[in-house]
Amino acid sequence: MLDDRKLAVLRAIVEDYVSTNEPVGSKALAERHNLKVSPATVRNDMAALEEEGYITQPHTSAGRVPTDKGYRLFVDRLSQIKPLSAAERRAIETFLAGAVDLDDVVTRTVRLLAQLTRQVAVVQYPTLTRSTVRHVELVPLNERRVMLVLITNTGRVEQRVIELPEEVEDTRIAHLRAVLNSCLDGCGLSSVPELVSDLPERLPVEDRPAAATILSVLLETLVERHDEKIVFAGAANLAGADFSIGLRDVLEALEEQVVLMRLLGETTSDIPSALTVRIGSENPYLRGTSVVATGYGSGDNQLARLGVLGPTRMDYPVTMGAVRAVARYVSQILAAS
Amino acid sequence: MLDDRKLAVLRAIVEDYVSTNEPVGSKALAERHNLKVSPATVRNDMAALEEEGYITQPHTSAGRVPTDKGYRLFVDRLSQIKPLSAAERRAIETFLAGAVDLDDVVTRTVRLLAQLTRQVAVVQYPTLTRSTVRHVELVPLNERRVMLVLITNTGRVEQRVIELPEEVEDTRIAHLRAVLNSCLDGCGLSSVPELVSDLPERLPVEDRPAAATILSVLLETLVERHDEKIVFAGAANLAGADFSIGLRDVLEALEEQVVLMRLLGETTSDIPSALTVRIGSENPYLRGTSVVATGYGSGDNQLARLGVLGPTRMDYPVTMGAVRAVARYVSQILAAS
DNA sequence: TCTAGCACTCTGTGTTCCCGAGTGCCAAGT
DNA sequence: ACTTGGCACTCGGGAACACAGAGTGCTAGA
Repeated sequence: MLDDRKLAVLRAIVEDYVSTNEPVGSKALAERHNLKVSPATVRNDMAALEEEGYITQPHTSAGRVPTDKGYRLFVDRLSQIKPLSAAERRAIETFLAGAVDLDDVVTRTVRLLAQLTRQVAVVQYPTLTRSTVRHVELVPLNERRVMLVLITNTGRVEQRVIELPEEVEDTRIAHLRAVLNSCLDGCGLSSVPELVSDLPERLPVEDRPAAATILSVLLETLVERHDEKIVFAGAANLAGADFSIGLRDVLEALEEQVVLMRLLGETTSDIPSALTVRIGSENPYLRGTSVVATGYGSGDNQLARLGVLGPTRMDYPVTMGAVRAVARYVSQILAAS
Repeated sequence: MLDDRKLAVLRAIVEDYVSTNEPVGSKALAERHNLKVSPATVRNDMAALEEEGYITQPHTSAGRVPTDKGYRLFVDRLSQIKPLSAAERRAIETFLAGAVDLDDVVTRTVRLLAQLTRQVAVVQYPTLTRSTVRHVELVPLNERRVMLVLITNTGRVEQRVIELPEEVEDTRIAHLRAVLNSCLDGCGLSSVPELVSDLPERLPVEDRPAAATILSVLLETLVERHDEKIVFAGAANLAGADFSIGLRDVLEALEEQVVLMRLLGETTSDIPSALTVRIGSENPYLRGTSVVATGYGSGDNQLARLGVLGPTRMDYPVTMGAVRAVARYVSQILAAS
């Protein structure tokens, strides 16, 4: 049904439409891409493509515009991910290398991605679950309060002020800290609940109430922050773009952690580092936009996801190239630190 | 030159224009506000106001619109800050009280303010300079690396991974930590450089290289992060509003920490908790927008600034009320924790 | 199966026209 | 001296209209 030439026509339509933002007609198409056939032939192919739902015309006697289905076919079969230039790679490398801590890595990453793609970039903070405990610190603030600080191997630091049920001497706190560290050091966060479950029993009975309080906060910290924090950058890039839905809706979605989370979504492939592309209506939470996302993290240790959000009419090959490259570099940086 | 009635006319123009977003004419004015005079009289007053530069007309034979100068007079002399309703106050209180740590306080504050004012809210993280040291922690990661964690009384936590010039035993690190804490605990951050200046001399000579490295990072942390971090929320509220400048410019400015910082600006008054209002062209960095800002923090301990940014045509009394109220509540919360 | 030609259908643009809101000014009234 | 009603004037914005241009679908011929 769709022979090679028809596919070539579809590809040409997508490319032209993306670059010009105007419905593309048969004549211009036959000229710009050297298809070796006449506009009339192209028209016939277009009619077939429209019949199949890959393209549509805004009104009778305007050019054709790709549908979501058309973009989908383009992404899946008609395009190749476009690698970044050497200059861009160098720029990424030096920019990310300058980061001083995890916050800084994430901030730089999201800005970089926004600038590179000229879209809105979205980065999820590395998930705690897959990280390991590097250190647990208990800092006595006064007789009844301690601050719990949890440091992970990704450089992430979580802190909570804990109100104790009774006064506890500093030396006992120190002891508890030592126990906690010997118990948890280097362990995956997901195994923490299990590891601490019988811990109170191994302590002197008088320490147990305080220990229980501290442990409950520790566990709470793990689940609460799990997957939660997401940042974005490049909202200014939305100013020019036109969405089928309102700009307001997009901006609102960006400020809703939950929606943002859903947009980045789960891996659709078995390979977590594969690129996920959701186009227009395929996207359940914000129709009219496209999302290109991927997991990042080194090898089997996938930490979180990042990606970009833009209008359906985006340059998919370039965007996919940028997302993939940034994910790789940030994975490297995190693995090294 | 400007008698009471002319001022009343100006006030009426501002109020009407803010609520309708349409140039206001003499007839509508005389009707809606019971000025007890005829449209013709109002017209005369308007001519005078225009002469003085308080209002202007977009084109001949359209209504009048306030100029920046007109808004300025309105804010300074013709309006009163509008307090929040009891329900709003309760909502603020419960919403802010739920915060678990400093990050959370700031995030909640900025969202709250955005929602309350239906503008873009901007909050600067509490400045380190005025805070005091609650605890310094040194966590050995391996023989050559330690993590420095600095905890302040505002609940802020700064961490850095430090590469040591030579291997240092854990016990020596522990000793250094003890020294640091006894030296710095409870001291203002601004006095830290002074306090640690002679510290290496009081250590065994073999510890000095490591100590010097650690101290230099500590000092760097203090200056680098000083005043730097600013967050915003409510960008979606920009979607409807029309600025004299491009929406894109505004969004870009919001993502530039430096510009944002300048926008929040310094206190213009001797009283740091006073409200600062910058209207349109008064605003050096982003003309066409207005900023309502104030310092927050308890009493003499001003920590940072917060405020909102919106179009020149905003409801100043309501906005000012919301900014002031939120600043007070967040100050309370921070003082309590 | 492709191509050329042709009639047809739209959109977008430019033009004209007109209505109405609003003004400025003047002369009369208080 | 200020206020008011009246009046002519200006200008923006919307409706009606025509028109050019781009693009299409269809049909007949290579």
